Amino acid sequence: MNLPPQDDFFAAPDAPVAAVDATGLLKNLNPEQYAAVTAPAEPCLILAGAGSGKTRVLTTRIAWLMQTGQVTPAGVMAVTFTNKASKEMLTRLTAMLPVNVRGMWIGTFHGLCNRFLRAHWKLAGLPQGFQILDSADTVSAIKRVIRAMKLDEERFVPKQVGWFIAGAKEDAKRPGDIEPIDEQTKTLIAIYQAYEDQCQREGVVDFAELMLRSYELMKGNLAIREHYQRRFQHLLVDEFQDTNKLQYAWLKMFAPPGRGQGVIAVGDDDQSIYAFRGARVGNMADFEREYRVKKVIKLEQNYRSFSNILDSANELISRNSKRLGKTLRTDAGPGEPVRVYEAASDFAEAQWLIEEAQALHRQGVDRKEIAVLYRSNAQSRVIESALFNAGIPYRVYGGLRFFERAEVKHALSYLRLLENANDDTSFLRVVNFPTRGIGARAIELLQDAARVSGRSLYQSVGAVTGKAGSNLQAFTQLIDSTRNLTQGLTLREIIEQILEISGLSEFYRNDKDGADRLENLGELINAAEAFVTQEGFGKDAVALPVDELAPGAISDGFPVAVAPANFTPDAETGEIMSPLAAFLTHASLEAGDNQAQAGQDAVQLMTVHSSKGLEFDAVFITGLEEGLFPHENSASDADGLEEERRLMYVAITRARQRLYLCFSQTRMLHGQTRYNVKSRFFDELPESALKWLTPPRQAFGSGFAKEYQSAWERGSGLKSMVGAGRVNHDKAAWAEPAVPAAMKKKEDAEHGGLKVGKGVFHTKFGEGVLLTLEGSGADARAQVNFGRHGMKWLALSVAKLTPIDA
DNA sequence: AATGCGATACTTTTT
DNA sequence: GTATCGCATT
Repeated sequence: MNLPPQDDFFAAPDAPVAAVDATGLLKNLNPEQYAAVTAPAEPCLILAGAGSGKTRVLTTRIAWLMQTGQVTPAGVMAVTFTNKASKEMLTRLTAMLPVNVRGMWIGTFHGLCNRFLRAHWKLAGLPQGFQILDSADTVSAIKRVIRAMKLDEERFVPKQVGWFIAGAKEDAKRPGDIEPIDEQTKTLIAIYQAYEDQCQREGVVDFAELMLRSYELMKGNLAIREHYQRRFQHLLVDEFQDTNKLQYAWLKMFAPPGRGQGVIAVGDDDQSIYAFRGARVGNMADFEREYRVKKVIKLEQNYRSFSNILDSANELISRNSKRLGKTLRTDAGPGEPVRVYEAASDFAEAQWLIEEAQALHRQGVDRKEIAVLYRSNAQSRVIESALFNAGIPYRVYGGLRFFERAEVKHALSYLRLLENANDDTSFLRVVNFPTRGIGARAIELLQDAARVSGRSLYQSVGAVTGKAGSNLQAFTQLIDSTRNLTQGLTLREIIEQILEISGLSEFYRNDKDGADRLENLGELINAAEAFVTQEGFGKDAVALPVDELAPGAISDGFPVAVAPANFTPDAETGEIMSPLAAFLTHASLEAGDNQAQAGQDAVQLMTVHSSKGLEFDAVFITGLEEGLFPHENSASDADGLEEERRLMYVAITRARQRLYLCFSQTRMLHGQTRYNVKSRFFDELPESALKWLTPPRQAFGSGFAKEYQSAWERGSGLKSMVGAGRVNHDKAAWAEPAVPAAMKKKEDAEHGGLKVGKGVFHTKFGEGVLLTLEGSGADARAQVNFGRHGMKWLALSVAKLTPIDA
């Protein structure tokens, strides 16, 4: 079995292996980076610290390999987790080396799986035009299964069943491979089986299925396996600490240990923050062992932050026990201290940080270079409203992405039905949207008919009689006629047609709040247009002849052919997709931007998780309180706490010049005020790198304003960043602890100097916050939040509680 | 078929 | 506090 004649399609690398670095690729690399870039073609583990030039190393490595003739573009596979990362890699690579990007396997795990399955759809047991379910689609598909099985949705919550199924798939387990240990599991397995049947019937796959199908095909087919193992001489995996069990197993199919390929795993165990979704940091150690890695390269030189910031990160993460071991260093000097601020309330915290941010902005820091990080999304509300009231532009990461918007999903569902009418998920989404007289009853009848015959809803429409039946038939006719009508049209025209014919555009035109949605539909057309251009589905594009492949060669999606606008996919090889099918795939695999008002100079708000991989001049880490960060759900077990610490490590290392840590005495959470203790992480940071803007462990008093003012002036050391600034403080915002009226009464209660809402000290539990005082005399009891020691009820006649802060 | 009400939960998230 | 969801009413 031979490789396809690659050289016809790609310029052969011209430089001999021994060529000197003519284009200066290796210039300005530090010794470790240099070692990583020029490492021999064998397994290699790179421990890449935050800000150590990891992406540069990866891309330079690929460029170097090609420039020195060690590999052709077709021989490289580079895997990332996010589309953003793979795009970044491609952009940087093409900037270094003029290379035909099309033949390279650079992409996300799921993107590459998709590519693989498109080429081998038949062997993988999939229909040629299979479509991909996003997580919302997956949950609703599971919900349909549970309903069809007449199971209790309270007991089998679709979302949780989804986790079960995804978890099983990530363990490479099919329904038959799972031990039916109890009744519950037995039913879950039955749901899994029914869901799988349903997906197969509808010709759809979920994200986990993309991985598992590819893995199974590789595992079960020697010819395919050998072909790809021979083809890819060099594999590079980014963010290796985030890989799950299946992804690692998948990788081993493409490059098994001992096969002699160059496999480079790049990761940072200290930045592993996705254990909750199946990531196994342990894969790094397993890789080192299983691939007999001779030398682990550590990238510890940091090019991002000053040493006060780095020292804080290092000191904090040194408390973790399970580490591969790595310490970041910098030549940048100490820089400014890490500033710590204690606020009376979440409101005051927000108020303070926007004033600080404004001061930074006045001193010339771009707003987009200021990030506000928080542990959980709920925390963004207060900050957002403070920013809004102050009229400061801001941008919140997270939330709905473009392709997840309802109107966009509706449009995509119509488009999917054009491709594959048996896609029941899409069918159900739009069969009665806009409404066309097909109610719940009609759908129920249709679903029964489909179930009995084992066919799709679309195929079962004829089985429903009466008015409901004719309405259903009108719908399928609408789909059929549009499919005929749009033959040979460009993607843009197809979308324009379906938006009108379906009545979607009409619906939103008549809806008084439909303007935004209409605009998004227009945006969808733009996205399609951009996609067509980018992918080269242009008018002049030519489908490369597939039959030119060497006889008996495995068609592996290489060469990737470019299809003209109205190209019909080849039924035999399947490696050429219609622009519509390709666009639908693109839409499922890449949910699009989730940031509002991109491009504007706005303060950046995001969770710590979504800040990973980003960097900013100034970073605020907010809500550093026990129970919040570290989060109470994670702090109980050692592994959970270590992950929280890594999360904090990630947060700290986002900052280039200025880092602020802040916390609040009180916070509104789940509709009630909580009294919090400062995060234990403060005890794990080097005292010398910190500057407390508020005196530690001291109550807010009248002398405080002055104290803070001078702290600000003293702290403005870096002239390049911030000169001597004067902050205009709204006293009311912080001078008074913001205790809600309802709490006021309680606060008046007093027992030997103890006050509700104030700090107390216990010899065993340490510092805490007094929440409630009840009873009197010998019965007097107090509820105290001791943070890491939890919430305690104490009998005052026994417990020694002393007030702190007086 | 659309609106409304009460019950419920609520860490982190990419593909 | 608020967003989402299922169910019931109009």
